[in-house]
Amino acid sequence: MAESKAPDSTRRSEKSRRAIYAAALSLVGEAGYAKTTIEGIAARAGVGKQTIYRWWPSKAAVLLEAFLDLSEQAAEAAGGADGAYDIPDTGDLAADLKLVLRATVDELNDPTFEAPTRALAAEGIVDAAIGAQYAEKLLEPQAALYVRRLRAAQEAGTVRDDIDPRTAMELLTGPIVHRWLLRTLPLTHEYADSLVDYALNGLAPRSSDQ
Amino acid sequence: MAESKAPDSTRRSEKSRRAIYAAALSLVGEAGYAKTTIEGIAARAGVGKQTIYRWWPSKAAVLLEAFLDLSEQAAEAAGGADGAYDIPDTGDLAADLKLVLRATVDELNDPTFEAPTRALAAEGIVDAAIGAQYAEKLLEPQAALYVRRLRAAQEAGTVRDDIDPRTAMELLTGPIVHRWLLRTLPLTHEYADSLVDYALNGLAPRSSDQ
DNA sequence: GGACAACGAGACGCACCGTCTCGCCCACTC
DNA sequence: GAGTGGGCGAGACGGTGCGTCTCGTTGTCC
Repeated sequence: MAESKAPDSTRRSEKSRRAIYAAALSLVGEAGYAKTTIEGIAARAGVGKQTIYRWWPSKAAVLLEAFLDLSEQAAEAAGGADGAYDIPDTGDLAADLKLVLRATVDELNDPTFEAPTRALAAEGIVDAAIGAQYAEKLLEPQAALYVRRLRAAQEAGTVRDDIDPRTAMELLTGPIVHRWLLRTLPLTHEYADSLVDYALNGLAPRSSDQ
Repeated sequence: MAESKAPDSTRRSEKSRRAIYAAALSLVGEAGYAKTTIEGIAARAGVGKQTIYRWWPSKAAVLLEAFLDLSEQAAEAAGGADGAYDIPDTGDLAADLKLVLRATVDELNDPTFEAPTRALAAEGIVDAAIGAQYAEKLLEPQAALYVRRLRAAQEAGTVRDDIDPRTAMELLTGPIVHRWLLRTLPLTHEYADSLVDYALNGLAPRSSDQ
């Protein structure tokens, strides 16, 4: 019962890998995910189909890696060595959150990222394996930043101690993702600002208001 | 330039339509959306392929209609004549919202609905036409119920007047949909309850707390 | 300089696509 | 109650991409 698998990754061609990433991203951008085929990626990359099938289990996996690679490069270019940004802490929690949520809105509205992000989200919804990787590699790092900033706010007394930071984060980002995915209403900076205000102050009237 | 289209809908076979709905739903449930083919649906429904292509533009459109039909039947069975439920108004907004959010959580966790709902959500993310119909036919009616209940709360003084009910609704449902789609953490009644508490009272401390 | 595994290229059988052509059947017309 | 027309079930058809499989070729390590 010998496994016929296990290609030797030390012999892997870096050049082909990069060509496949570039071909996958450009094809998805031009023709859409559904019309992008593995044959097409191989042809544009100047690569044999087997080279793709040897290293990736599915079209979605190729695009996921290509997109992760793109994100890394973008983060490095914009944010320094390893792209490990951080949510600023100016002491004004509302302002800090609005800043980062506005940036998220801008990113979701950026046409360069739109096609592959939508395709990956859709694939992740149906295919749990892809979804888990997507969440772990892309979402989790960002979530950690929110949790860190919210913990600091708790220590500073601007957020109640009995709040779970993880749930609080989802209160802020959930509605944005929701609106983006379902395209119900436009995704604007004003919307992001409202969410921060609503989440921090609550929907119910404050005694100090009256 | 005569259109070759426009089949006569008065001659349409009701029996075939219902058989196609049933076949589509059962196949998606058994084999998953990706492995479900139009050929397969036609075969199981005992129907010619052309009958499907005559009335629907895509596999997703078939499933969407089949699912809408299923939802209508379920709503009629459970909720009386036309399924036009309403969010209760006991005067206790938090309790009312928790009730309906818990029901939403249960529905999302129901395996019968899971496969087709995920498939349609995924298709809607990529295909704007499907997404728009999905939002209009399934999401919008539910959203209207929230908006109504929140307006009543504003008149009763339990929600601030300057709150946009639509955004407030998304503050509650967005995180739930987000967690369900991305499978990051389990979707429980406790989570739903927390969301209501966080959203109503806000993350920031209330002066009455100290 | 020989061995070996990944490589580019593409042939292969298969499944499904979307279109088409058949009779068959049933409702409507005269 | 015969004739007509359009939807119907069935399935043939060419096209396309799938995933697997050989081919030589290339480049690296011993």
